[in-house]
Amino acid sequence: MAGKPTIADVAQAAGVSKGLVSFALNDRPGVAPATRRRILDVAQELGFRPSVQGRSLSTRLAYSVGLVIARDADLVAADPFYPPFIAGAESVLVDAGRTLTLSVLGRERDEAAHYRALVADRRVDGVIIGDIRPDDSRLDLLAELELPAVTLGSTGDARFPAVTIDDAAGVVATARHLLDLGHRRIAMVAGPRELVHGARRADALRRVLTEAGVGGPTVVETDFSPLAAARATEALLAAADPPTAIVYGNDVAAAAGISVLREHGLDVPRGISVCGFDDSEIARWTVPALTTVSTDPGRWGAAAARALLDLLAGQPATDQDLGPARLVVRRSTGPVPAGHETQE
Amino acid sequence: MAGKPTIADVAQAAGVSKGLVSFALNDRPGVAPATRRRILDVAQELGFRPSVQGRSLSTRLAYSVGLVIARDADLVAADPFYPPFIAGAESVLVDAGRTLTLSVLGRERDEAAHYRALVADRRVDGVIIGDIRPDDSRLDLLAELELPAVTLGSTGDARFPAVTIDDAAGVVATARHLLDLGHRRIAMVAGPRELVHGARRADALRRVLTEAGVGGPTVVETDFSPLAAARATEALLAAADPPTAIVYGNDVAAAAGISVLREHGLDVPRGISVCGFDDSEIARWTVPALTTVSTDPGRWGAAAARALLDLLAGQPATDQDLGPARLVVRRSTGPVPAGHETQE
DNA sequence: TACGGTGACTAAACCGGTTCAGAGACGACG
DNA sequence: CGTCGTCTCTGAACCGGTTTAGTCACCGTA
Repeated sequence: MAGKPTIADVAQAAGVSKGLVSFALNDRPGVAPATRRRILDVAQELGFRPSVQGRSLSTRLAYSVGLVIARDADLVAADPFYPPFIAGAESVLVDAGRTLTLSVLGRERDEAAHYRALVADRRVDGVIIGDIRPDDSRLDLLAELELPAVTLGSTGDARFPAVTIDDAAGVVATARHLLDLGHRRIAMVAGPRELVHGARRADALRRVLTEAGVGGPTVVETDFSPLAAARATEALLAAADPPTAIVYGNDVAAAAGISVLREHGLDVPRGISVCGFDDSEIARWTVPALTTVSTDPGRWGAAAARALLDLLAGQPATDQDLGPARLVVRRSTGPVPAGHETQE
Repeated sequence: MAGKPTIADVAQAAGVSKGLVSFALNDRPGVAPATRRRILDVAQELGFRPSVQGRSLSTRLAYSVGLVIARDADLVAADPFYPPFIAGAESVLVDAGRTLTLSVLGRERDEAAHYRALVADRRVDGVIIGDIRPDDSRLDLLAELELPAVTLGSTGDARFPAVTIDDAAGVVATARHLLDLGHRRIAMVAGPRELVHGARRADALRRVLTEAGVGGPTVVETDFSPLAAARATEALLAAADPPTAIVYGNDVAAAAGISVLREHGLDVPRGISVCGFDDSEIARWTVPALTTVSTDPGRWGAAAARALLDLLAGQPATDQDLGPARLVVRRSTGPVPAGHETQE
C-alpha cells in the first residue's frame, strides 16, 4: 500500500471483503450497522478516496457534465454572459464531485458529431445546452443518444427540463420604461432569429408596442457580435425615420452601438436612448452607464447545474424558473428628444 | 456485441488477442505489418473507439488537463481575457483527444486543497497555471504532487516551462507612444503587485520613464476589477498633480476609468489620455476606442495547451515565447493638453 | 427435529483497456 | 544438427471500483 489506499486496502484493514466496503460506502442496505461504522471509520482513517476512473469503468458514468458552446471563439469572447455562467455552474458541480467539460465549437466544427463523440467516449453524463433554436435539431439527437440534458430557456419539449428566466418580462419592462419616457420609435438590434430567445424578445417588444398603440419596432437581426451591432446601428440611422431608442441584445453590443451613435454626433441619452441586455460588468462602465436587463448568469449557471444533477440522480424532469428578468435603469436612457414627442 | 465494440470484439474479428490489438492501435513495435494492417482495418470497419475510462484505469491517466482560475467569480466575469484563452486552449486539446477541466476558485476556496484533490482523484494529467505570483507557493506544491504544469508568464523556475508573451515590450511601446505625445506625468492603474506580470509591467513603465528623464510613474495597485480601477482613478485625480495619461491593467478597467474621467468633466483624449491592456473586443467599442496592447489570449491559450501536451508526451520542458505584445493605437490617446507640455 | 426464510457477508465476475512473461516459429550461424 | 536470437503473438494479470450469485449462521415455525 505504497500509494493511495484502494478499496482493497480498506477491506483488508477492516477485515471484510471489497464488496462489503463498496456497499457500506454507498449507503446500501445489507450491511450491519456496527460493521458499517467500522468500515467508515477505517476508510476515514486511511484517507480513502474512491478512484474516479475505477468507478467510472464499472458504473459507465463519467462524473462530468458538458457545456457545449456552439459559437465562434471570437463571439464567445465578446459575450460577457458565459464567464459568470460557467463560474456559477462550476461551483455547484465541484460540491457534487463532478467536473465541467467545456467545449467551444466554432462554426466549422460539426456539432452533432461532437455530441456523438462526447457520449461515445463517455466524457459526460449529461449536458447543458444553450442558444436554443426553434425545433432545435439537437433535441432529437440528444434523445437518440439518450443523453440527459437541461436547456437554457424553454423549448416546449417535455423530454428535457428547462431552466428559464423570464427575459420577456425584462423586455416588457424596458419597453414600458421607454414608452414612459415618451419614445415612440423604438428599434431592436436583436440576436439571430433562429435563436429562441432572440425571437421571444423581439415578440415581447412588438406586443407591448402594439398594445400601446405605437408602431411596431424595427428589428435588425445580428449574430450578437458587437461588430454586427455597430453595422445594424448604422443601418438604423440611415433609415428615413431613425429610432429615438435602441434596445440591444447584449451589453457589449450596446457599447458598440453607443460608439457608432457618438460618431454620428448623437449624444446618449439626450439625442437617443440605448438599452443593453444581461447587466454584465461592462454595463456599469460604459459612458453613459447602461440601462439594461439583469439576467444574472451566475445564478442561472448554478440553477442549470443543479437541475442537471437532479436529473442525473433520477428525479423527474421539471422545469425551473428563475423569475422575471429585472430592468436596471442607469444613464443611457432619457426622455425622447424634443420634436419627436408626439410623432406617430 | 450489442453496444459499442470493445477491444475484445476487434480482437475476435481480427482473429488475434486483445493484447496484440492494443499494440497495433498504439503503434508499438512487435506487430507484423500485415497483421497491423488487418487489425487497423477491422477496427475501422467496426467503428471501434477505445474507451477513455478503460484506458484511464490502466494507464492511470485522466486524458484531461486542468485550468485553475483562482479569482472570485465576479472578477473572472469582468475580465475578457479568459474566454478567448479558454477557447484557444480547448481547440488544441480536442484535437489531441483531451478535455479541459475548468475550476473557478473563489477566494474562500482552498487552492492547495483543490490541487491535491485534482491529483488524488486523478482528474487531470497536468495543469495550466496563470496569475503567477513571485515565489509562487503553487510551484513547490505542484512539484511535490508531481503534477506537470506550464505557467502563463515566466517564473524563473526551471521545473516548469513557461509560455510567455513579452508584455513588458507592450508597456514600453505604450510609454514611448505617450512620451512622443508629450506626456510627462503618466500613471498606472495596475493589477496586484503580488502578481508577477503586475510588477513586471510597472517596472517596465518605470524604466522607460526614468530613461527618458521623466519622473517615475504613480502606480496604483488594484485587484484588476473595474470597480477598483474606478476608485483608483478617483484617487489619481484627487492628487496634487494629476496625471495627463493613465495606463490601465486591462480594457474593462480602462473603460471604468474613462467613465470616471468623464464624470469629472475630463474629455478623453483631449483632457487626458487612457490606455488599456489585452486588446479585448470591448476595446474597439468604448468611446473613444481604446489604445491598448494586444496580448492575443486565444493564441496564448493554444500555445499553453500545446506546451502542456508536449510536456505530457515526455518532451523536455522548454519555455515558449510568443514574442512582444504589440501596441494598438486607437482614439483614447492624444497630445498632452496645453499647459502641461514642459512641466517637470 | 426438520425446514424455510432472512440478514450479513464473501468470492468472483465484470467493466475495457494495457502490459508483461513466455510460447512458438523461423532463420542464421557455428 | 543443435543452439541461439529474433520476431510475432498469446494468455493472464492488472488497474479499482461495482454487482451478483451464493454461502452461512441464525431465527421462527410446524
